[in-house]
Amino acid sequence: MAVTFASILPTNEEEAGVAVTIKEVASAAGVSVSTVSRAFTAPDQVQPQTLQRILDAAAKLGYAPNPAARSLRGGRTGSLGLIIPDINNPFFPPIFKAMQARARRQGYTILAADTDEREFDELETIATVSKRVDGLVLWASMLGEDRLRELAAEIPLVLVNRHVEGIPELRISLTAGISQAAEHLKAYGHTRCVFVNGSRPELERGKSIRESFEAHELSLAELGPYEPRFETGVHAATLVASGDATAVIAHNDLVALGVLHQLAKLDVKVPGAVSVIGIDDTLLAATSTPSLTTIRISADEVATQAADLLIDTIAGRGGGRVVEIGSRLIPRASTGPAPR
Amino acid sequence: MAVTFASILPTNEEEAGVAVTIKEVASAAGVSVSTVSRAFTAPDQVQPQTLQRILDAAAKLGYAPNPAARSLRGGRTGSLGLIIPDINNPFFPPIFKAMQARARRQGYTILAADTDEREFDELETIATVSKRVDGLVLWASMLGEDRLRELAAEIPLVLVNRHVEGIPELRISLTAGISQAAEHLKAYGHTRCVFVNGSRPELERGKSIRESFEAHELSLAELGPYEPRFETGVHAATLVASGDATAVIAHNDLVALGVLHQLAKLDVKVPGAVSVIGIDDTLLAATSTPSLTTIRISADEVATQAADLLIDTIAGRGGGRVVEIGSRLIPRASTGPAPR
DNA sequence: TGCTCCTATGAAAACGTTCCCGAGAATCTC
DNA sequence: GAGATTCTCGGGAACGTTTTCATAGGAGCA
Repeated sequence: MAVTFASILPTNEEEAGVAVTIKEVASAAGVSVSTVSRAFTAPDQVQPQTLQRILDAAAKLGYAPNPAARSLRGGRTGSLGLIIPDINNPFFPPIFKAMQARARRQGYTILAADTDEREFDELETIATVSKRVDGLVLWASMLGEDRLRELAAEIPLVLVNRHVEGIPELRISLTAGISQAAEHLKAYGHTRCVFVNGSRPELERGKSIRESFEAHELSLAELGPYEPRFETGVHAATLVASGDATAVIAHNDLVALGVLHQLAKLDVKVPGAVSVIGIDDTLLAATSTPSLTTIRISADEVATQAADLLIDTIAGRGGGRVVEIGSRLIPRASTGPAPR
Repeated sequence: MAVTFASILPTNEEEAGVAVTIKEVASAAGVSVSTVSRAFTAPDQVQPQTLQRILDAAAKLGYAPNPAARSLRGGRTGSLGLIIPDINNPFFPPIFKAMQARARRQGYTILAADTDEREFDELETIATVSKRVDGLVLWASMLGEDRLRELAAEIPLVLVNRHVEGIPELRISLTAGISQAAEHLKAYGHTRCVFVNGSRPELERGKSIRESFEAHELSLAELGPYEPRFETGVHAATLVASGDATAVIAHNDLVALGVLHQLAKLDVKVPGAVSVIGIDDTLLAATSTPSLTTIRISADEVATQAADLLIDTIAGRGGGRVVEIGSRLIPRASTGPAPR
């Protein structure tokens, strides 16, 4: 894992641009190519002093294994695929980043692509990416169960927010966070709430909210389903302002931000007149005015678990495992006491 | 480019998971492997009817070339590397996305990674990525000139916001946008402005602003340099509120958002008492309250040019070319008439 | 008609690894 | 101390392509 400068900047190379191969290292160290190969893939199978000689020679020449040759012969690419709906959704960059960090520690590179939530693009992307990686994390896939099952037979797969029997799965549970949100609103004396539904495959979000608010004896009107966009929030806010609800919970932070924006424009005080809650705890939530109370899903945890689950699956461990990730409320300035 | 379902879901394959090779296609079509290879890489060199037979056979078997073998033999990987400072900066996701779209049309995949603006991480990342791609886009690289030059000798390189003689470069020019911003403020009657400097390698941003504001006879106080973060804006806003400036231009949208946030908290009206301008036109700018006047750099244009320039460089065209990208002001609700 | 020159195809080498197999040396076992 | 086992290493096949080279026809030209 140690990366020397030499690996990108050969020192003793007469001509730059000419990659140094295992063969040259072998002759420099006075051993066979097999032994050099072993020195990198199974160092404990080669005698310490031989190993050292090889490593020295490799460092001196600036040798780094050719990934193409390695994966051609070994079948392993050293990459993990991450297929997400939309990298522009601020929820995903931290996940990409955290997964990249996690994967790197295990010697993997991340190959990311997004699908714009179009099934055809997802198929095309999977076709391209799956040839170049050892396994795939599919986020909120649009594909049918059968297709996912067939894909899982071809390549190690981890599904996020999607359930198919027998395929390893990462489930993001909002129940804890939503329950805390309901308690939070209840404690502030709210009774009439609105849910701005963002649709998407993940209907679960809505279901969870309905159940939890009912359990806390909060009345819940529902708007939508709409696209989960800023403009959706703008539109919904207008409706909210003309109604009698005192609290809004939105499908995600972006929608909540639209609500905030429009309420400000309509001169409806937040949280004086209406309290607003988002979901995801993206950058947007912390930086809005007022800052947004939201439900946090830990990107680090999600990404780490997804990476680990996939790596386990690749290694043949953890077949069909389901890992659940929790959530919690992050109270900020967009929620407060209900007006009397 | 056409992607059949078969390419990810073999129809006639007796056992899933077993990749179909060129050899099987060859025998199915009754030709040699050479001809099959040609059918995919140089279709015009094979007789139409033979071509059709091969394509049919390939489609039927669900054949797709093995990228590892292809790049081992041919030296081409079919991937482009994109190395950026921080994917969490909302400026970058649209660029990643647009570049991905552009690259895909030319048969390339994007391999992205970020460096957290640490030179060591950048080196490590480059070492890993450069072996897997045909060329590299380096965004605001931290590396020294010599190192970049040596790297450019090894692999096709495109630099963004960084100049090294002889290396193809994409230069994002803010002069147009900044000049428009100065005009805009001038027209609103502002005279005393503050620049919140975000430092970074890109000192040019500050220089450009100083020159332009001076040319428009706007006095410009400078705060910082700080880290380009939300909290920086918060801090700066406090200073601004206690001074006599009526307009703020921030290093980027995130910093501007911090300014907006803190001014609201201090009950300083925006744009009533102070006008605020950001840079980058990220998602943040359009969705803030009030929406943020900012300087737009077209992600589409940047990404497209970067991809094209790199692809040209890989093909041996366009050595040392410098492409310049413009910018322009997007007036929104955070700027208005100066208070009297 | 005989020659040259394309055009379409096949055979085979090469790309840089990994990994199986076997050989020899060293260590162990009784 | 002899056979068995382990350890260390080298030889060479294999991974799936691309690409060079050779070859056989067929077209073009005189």
